[in-house]
Amino acid sequence: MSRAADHARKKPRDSESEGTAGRVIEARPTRPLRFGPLADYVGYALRRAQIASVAGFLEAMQEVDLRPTQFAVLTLIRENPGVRQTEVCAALGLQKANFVPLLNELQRRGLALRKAGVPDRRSSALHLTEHGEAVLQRALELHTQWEERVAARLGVAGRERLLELLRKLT
Amino acid sequence: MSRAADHARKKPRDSESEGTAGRVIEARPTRPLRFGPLADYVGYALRRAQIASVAGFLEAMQEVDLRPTQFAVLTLIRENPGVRQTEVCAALGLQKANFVPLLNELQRRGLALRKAGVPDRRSSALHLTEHGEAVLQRALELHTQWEERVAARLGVAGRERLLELLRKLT
DNA sequence: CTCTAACGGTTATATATTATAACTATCTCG
DNA sequence: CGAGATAGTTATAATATATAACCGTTAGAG
Repeated sequence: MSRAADHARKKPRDSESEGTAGRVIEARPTRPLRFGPLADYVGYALRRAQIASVAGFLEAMQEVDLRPTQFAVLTLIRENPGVRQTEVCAALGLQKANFVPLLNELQRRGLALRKAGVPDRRSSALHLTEHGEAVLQRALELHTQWEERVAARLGVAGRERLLELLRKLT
Repeated sequence: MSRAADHARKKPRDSESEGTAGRVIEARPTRPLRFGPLADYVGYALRRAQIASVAGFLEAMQEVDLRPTQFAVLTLIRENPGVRQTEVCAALGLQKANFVPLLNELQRRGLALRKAGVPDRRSSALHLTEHGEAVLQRALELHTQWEERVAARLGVAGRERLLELLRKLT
């Protein structure tokens, strides 16, 4: 779907994607900038931490190729076999409309499936396939390893405290 | 631009946007679901906290109508008058291409402006307008009030500890 | 028992955010 | 001077999130 390749009008002269300014996730100013009060704002710190966290997650999960939301959905289905889509959406704060393509993808990959709702034929009961169970099992292992690296940085107590504080914000 | 109104084929029979499933930001399951290991994952807790944080930010900042990134950019410009766009981008982890419309908007609203770069005429030196200074001043007050509410929830020490832990993740 | 309102899931679409490539004008340095 | 790098811009893609309306089904009031 890469239309970018279509209009390659001249030669690739711009190698910035690897340069100083491109691909920057964490702050990497060319000269140190003053952050002023921003440096002490919880919201800002949260944002940066979350970006770093997602990046770490994706790296850790490369092998199983799961995005955070997919991972959460699979986990929730495993923990609650037969759940309805609406329930998963409500639990994770997803829009039911957006959940459809997400679940389609999981189904296409043979990880989860919709079973006919009984007795309510409107609803579908969600289950993991055997393959889904296996992949999620591996994903959980990888994720645990990652959490351990986090704990190594924060200390086990620090990690617990962080969880506690974050939950208070929600 | 609301094309949705164009294809109003029948009558609005669906009032779900206000119902149980719609507009859900935080988890609100119809029946309690088991979250399994998800409940103890830093990444997941971060995600939820960040969503709540942005929501709180937007609410607190209604009066000045600033999004988190706009607020950060204005703050950074105030603290470093004359900075170049690239520097702000690097500091905040923004893409220079995405920064253009963002800054255009701030300029359109008369909050910030690009001055000719001296001596490098490629670059633009960013400054706040007087109006920008005033608006940011008010924004900082509102933001401080919000941080105080956060501190009330977490305790002052808790808030400090949270900041410290979050920075370790970045 | 029937009719109506609500629900579960789907589709289509809108909007916001972030990412990538390539372009112009300008600057730097051998 | 000329080649390559840089600052900013444009155009576009990919992703994430939000809203409205639809269908088939269900439940509950009367």
